[in-house]
Amino acid sequence: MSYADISAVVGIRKASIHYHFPTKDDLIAALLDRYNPYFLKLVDLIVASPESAEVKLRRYCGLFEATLSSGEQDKACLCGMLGAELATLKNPLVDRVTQFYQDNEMRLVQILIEGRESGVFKFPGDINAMAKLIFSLLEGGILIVRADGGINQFRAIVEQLLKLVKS
Amino acid sequence: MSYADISAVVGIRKASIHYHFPTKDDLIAALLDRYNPYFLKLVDLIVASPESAEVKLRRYCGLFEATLSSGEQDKACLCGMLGAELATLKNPLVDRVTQFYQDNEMRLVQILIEGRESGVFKFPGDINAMAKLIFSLLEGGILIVRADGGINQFRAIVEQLLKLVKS
DNA sequence: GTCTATATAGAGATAGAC
DNA sequence: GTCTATCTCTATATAGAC
Repeated sequence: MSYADISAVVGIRKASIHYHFPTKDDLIAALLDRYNPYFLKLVDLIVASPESAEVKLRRYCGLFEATLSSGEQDKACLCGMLGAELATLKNPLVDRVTQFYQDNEMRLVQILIEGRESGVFKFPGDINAMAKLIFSLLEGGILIVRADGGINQFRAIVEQLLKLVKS
Repeated sequence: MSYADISAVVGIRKASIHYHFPTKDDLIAALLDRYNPYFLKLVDLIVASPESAEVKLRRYCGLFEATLSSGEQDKACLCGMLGAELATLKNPLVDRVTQFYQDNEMRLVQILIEGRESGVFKFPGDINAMAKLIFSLLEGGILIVRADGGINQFRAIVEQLLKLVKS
């Protein structure tokens, strides 16, 4: 994602972009500050909905599937891709990525607790570990299936996850 | 990983590297052609070992954990990181990454079949989906935990996976 | 095989006019 | 706010001497 790429899309010259976002890190930070709360708000709507925990988990996974299938070619989660280059990111960005992971896992924990209490989820083990497992799975899956299988494989993984959670 | 980085490590000048690997893609391809068979050979040793399927799966996950904790700072799977930039890779490299994913999933399928037949694995659902789920989980986890939790969290995820597989 | 020197292209960023 | 022009830096890659 270079200034040239952005310029071509937004219709102003490269240099003009620096008026709005002085540095590249400013730009990416602004991107995360808009996207992450937007995504988390969608998650909150799911968590707060009157659906069963199973439906909530399915819809949560659906958010990743929607990301994957939006646009002409397969896309992935921005924070997932940034995660791959964490080692080269500077701190204000690392913090945002880390926070996004934690915010997602927190909400997954809520869904899992609810599912266990209502009896629809019967998985063994620790809820926090399970939340991290699910989030890793979704972030990894969204990257992996772009190479092999695409959205159908992603759906298959999600279905398999639900079987595991329910048994 | 620039030619300058490599030059600093191997002790010859940037230009000299081009004698061995004309282009960057040649270099990365050579890297994958050496690393991927090496990794898969380790996996084959595990698959062929006389251990139980549970131990095999645990040791397979251990290969990823070893990658994570080798070196001074957290590392990830080369193909996992290349997966994040699949869209910008050229075909000879995309093919190698895809093949690596498939080769891993094939071997996971073997372990899962064995575990089910011997009765140590009791997970529901499709074996192929389960293999893809596990591989996505490991590739995702190795990236995610670098931001939050590190190797301890990775271990927690693996333990949780084993509980799911056995129940 | 490795070197110095250089070519070429692209990146992020700045200056100053309008 | 956006423009043109330019700067600096880094990256991959090439030429030719040794």
